[in-house]
Amino acid sequence: MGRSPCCEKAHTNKGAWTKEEDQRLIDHIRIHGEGCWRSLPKAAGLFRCGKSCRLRWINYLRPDLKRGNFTEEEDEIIIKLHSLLGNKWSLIAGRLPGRTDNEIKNYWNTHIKRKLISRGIDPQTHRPLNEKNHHHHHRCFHRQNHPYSSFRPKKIESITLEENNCTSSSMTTDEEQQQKRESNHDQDINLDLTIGLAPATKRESTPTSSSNSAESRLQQPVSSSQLYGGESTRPVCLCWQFGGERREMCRDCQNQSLYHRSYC
DNA sequence: AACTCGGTCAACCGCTCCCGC
DNA sequence: TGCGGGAGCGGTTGACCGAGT
Repeated sequence: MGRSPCCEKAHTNKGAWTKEEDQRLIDHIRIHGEGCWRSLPKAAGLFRCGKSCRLRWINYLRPDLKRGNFTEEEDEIIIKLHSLLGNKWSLIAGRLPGRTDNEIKNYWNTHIKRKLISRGIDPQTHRPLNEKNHHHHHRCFHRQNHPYSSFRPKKIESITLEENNCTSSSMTTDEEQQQKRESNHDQDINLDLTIGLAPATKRESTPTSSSNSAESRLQQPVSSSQLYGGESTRPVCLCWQFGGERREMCRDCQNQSLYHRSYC
């Protein structure tokens, strides 16, 4: 048994892309749009795996990509979001228009980790490095217990995460709150992360270049299955509000009265 | 000039999720 | 309801490059 391979490995190129391959891919997507990655290589005359084409397009060729160094503000946003979401690079990327998950992941591993360590903060837990008494419950969305990774409830209804006022049942003491404030020190970004109910929508059923833009991804409802591993029963929308730029709910959530149940 | 080493980042791999049949 | 295939995601790899010796 076993899965069929995603492509005919014997006849596919690997490694760095050539300019000609890039151009073929760009031309093809310009005409036909994104999607059908499996069949795209053949249609575009590329000897590449579909996955490779997709990655090349998303991480390098997409016209809406922002190249260049990360700003200080972007750094802080990434740190904040990572403290909430853990290594959910695609979700973090969704909050940074023009940046890709791969780019952010690399940037995290090469720059931000060191930056946090130099601040005396553990990049995984976002707690002070010298802290001896490690609780298994720390930040609301620390990797070990945030709902996007190992903690996968069968079903969620509606979630509100307010970083500045975390209502974690395990984050109860003044001491812990104080530690949390210290670990945030100069980060005064207002980061309210809200997960609410949204009407069921098909996940990127008709992918287009616009539907994959970072901004549209933010507006796009994220199903709970995407977040929790496929066992939940209702789609969930992520409304992210922070930095004073996006205080409004998305259209889907505005249509829902079910909202704001404290979580974490 | 040659070599080593560490940092960076594009690309690959393997797994999971979701949808359609 | 179960299965297979397509797509997406996160972790890892390895080529490349510049700084240091």
